[in-house]
Amino acid sequence: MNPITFYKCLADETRLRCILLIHQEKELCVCELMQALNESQPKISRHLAQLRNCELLTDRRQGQWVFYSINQALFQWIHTVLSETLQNNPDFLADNIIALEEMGNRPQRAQSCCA
Amino acid sequence: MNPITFYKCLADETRLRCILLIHQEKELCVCELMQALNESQPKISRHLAQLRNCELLTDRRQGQWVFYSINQALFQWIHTVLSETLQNNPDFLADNIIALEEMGNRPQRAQSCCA
DNA sequence: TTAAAATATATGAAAATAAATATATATGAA
DNA sequence: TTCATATATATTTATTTTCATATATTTTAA
Repeated sequence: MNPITFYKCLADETRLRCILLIHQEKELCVCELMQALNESQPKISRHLAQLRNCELLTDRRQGQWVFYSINQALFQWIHTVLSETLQNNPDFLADNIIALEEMGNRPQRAQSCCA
Repeated sequence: MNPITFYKCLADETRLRCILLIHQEKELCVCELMQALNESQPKISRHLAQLRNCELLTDRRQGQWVFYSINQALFQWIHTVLSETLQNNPDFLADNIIALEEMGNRPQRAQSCCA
């Protein structure tokens, strides 16, 4: 991924929060991100679609849910930048993580082997 | 600097090239950036003003020239991200560096002590 | 010396372009 | 049918660019 595309992905509050939350949590579905960010379904979904189109995120469907994660095929420096950002801005996601943890009925992850 | 402000700074081609060139060259003036990027004076100047307002760059005037450099007071992770980006995208600035090196009459830097 | 010209940079304001959002609706799985 | 997610389209909002002009410094020459 070229650096401009990458930084455009990070340059929006909704997207940056989604990306960093997913990076930290490994995998989140749309409804979890809606709850964590307190944003509408189409808004979250649109931004995720954009990140999927750029190949920053990959998705997998499990039943009714679609789980998003960071594309592991990306160059290492991309992961480094995300980790640096997360580690050095511990407050940035604080409220989102609280909201996520307060969420009831979070979908169960199944292993790919038994989905 | 908060991460959204930072990534908005990087999310434009003109700005990203300026920032990474300055990071690599330590200090560049407006006319050098115009030459390296082959862009108009107001365009370069406007983007630099924006980066100065965000405190990503600092400037010093030396005679008729204004030299820009990365604000050394920024958190370390910001510098890390810039270095990672530069090191892992060696082609990105290639043409800009050629254009810069082809530039005649580059302004002489004076030390602060003898300016 | 000072006044005009030249050079480098900055900025106001309009125009052009791009991006984000909201509403309604569609799809797909349980 | 219901729940989760996606998307089309219209609208709003934000960003970028351009042109003209302003400012600051240096140089030239009267």
